[in-house]
Amino acid sequence: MFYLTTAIDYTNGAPHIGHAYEKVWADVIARYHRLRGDDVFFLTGVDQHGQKVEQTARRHGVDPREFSARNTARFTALWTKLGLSHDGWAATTDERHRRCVQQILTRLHAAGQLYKKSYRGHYSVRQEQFLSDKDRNADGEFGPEWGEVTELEEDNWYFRLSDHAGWLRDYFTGRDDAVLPAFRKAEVLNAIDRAADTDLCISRPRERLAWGIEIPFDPDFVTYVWFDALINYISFAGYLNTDPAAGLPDFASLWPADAHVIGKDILVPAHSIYWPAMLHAMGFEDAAMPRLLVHGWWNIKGEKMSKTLGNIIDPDQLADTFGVDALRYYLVRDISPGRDADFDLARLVMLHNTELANNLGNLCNRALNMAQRYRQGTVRHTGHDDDECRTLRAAHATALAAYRRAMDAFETDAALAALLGFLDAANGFAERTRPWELAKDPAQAARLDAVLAHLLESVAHAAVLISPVLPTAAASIRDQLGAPFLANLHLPDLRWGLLPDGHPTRKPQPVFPRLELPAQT
RNA sequence: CGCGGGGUGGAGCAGCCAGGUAGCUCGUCAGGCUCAUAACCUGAAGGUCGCAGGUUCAAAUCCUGCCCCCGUAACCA
Repeated sequence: MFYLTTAIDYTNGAPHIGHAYEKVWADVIARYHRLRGDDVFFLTGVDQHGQKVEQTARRHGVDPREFSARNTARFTALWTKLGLSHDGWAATTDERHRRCVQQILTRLHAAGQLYKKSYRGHYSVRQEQFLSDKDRNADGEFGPEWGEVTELEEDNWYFRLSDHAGWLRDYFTGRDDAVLPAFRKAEVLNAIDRAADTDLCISRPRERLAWGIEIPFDPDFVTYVWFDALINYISFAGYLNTDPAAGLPDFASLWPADAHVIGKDILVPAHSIYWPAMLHAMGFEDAAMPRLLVHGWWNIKGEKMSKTLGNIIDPDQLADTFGVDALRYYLVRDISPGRDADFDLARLVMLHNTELANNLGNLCNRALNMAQRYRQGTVRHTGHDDDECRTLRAAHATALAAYRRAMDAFETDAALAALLGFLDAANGFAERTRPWELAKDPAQAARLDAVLAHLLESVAHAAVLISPVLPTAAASIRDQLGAPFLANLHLPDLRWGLLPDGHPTRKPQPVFPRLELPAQT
């Protein structure tokens, strides 16, 4: 079973382009693995608890439950619009999740992994948080943004993170693919050394934070973020679940996750220190540790996207303006896995027009049009073969292998480049074989049939290979090819000859109408 | 000397981990074609791969030093 998760998004605001990128990328990976023929469980969701949601809700004069439900709806609406194909939905207010979290806390408490201690420090009443030295301004004072700052002493529950530091180092040193891409691992190893002597605070007193899951053995406290949000990866995979009616998957067949898709900002310390240490404390073996698949950020003109700069990109609006296909394609095409990239509308439009409209769309259009014009849309296998045809088939075999290799390595951009290379070969094939000339000479009838069959066959393969990225466009191409059965194929079925002799194709209609960049946005 | 990432033809990027004729897309220039969404195909110009050393038969790729840019510094989820 291929188990894929994303970070769960915090519901104190609206989704931005970074949220959309992570989910679309994960969706492409999930769809690719289904295409491979794997059993896939794709989990995504929302993190609804916590102080920020509680505070923001209060500011808006609504209940936190109501507030986070409202924001959750913005995420689910966007995911529906973008065509996400998740199998599970992780919402931290879910009762099944609460049960799992509390069982885990109870077990760890019994195992001596949790302890209570008191902490004394500077506390901002306005922000409802403790401050540390790095919150001090240049003068060494706490600035006015913190409001009144008092000395406060407070009890809390702690997780014995330091017990697991040695194991963490061994685990990450010993496993090559614990973090992908590989260049992200250096930071993790350095971070482990610094986390070694610090235990992790996992609670808040109820009077300070009520919007969370109650610590089962100490009801005056609520657990927050770490033993809440991170647990979603196993709670919604059925961990410790004994109720067959709960609607959760079978944990044993799912775990470990083949990939936790996360942003680089939450790699250290949350996902590479806290989370593996938590799993280790729960008794998970090294072989049962999830793999981390880390992505970079979309920057705006070289700058980080932020509310302060006012350069937030709204994916919902982009999808409406340019279409879901153009947006999905751009998000996984114009960024190198793990790296940052610059979000540029001109490039979104350019890539859609050149690679989708001119290359794929036009190949589809010209092939179907010639089939219609010269053969009433019928595919004919005459037995004719020649070097041009053999070369095209060889290009297909090469591209398919490169596509698989790249997709298996989560290199979506490279997989698309391989597909594009094949489309170039097919367009070049049409140019050299010149079916429009062959059609004028009855003696070339067999060759024309072969050329048209090869072009249509190329389009059929492209429709399958593009489907993880552009599910709706792929459906449209299948429809025009009159070949809905392509939707049921798996990669091993992708041999040359998908369209049988006598197969009827339909009239073409542009799948990717050209886009124009709005004059001023 | 906190940590991490980056600096490759006009623009945006890949290649670097596992050294071996510098690759892709766009743009520019010149041709060709006409089935097709003014799409498609061919060819050309354009790079001392941030700088300086070193290792090697061979370095964008490994090592050392330096310069510049970005992010982050961890109970702030």
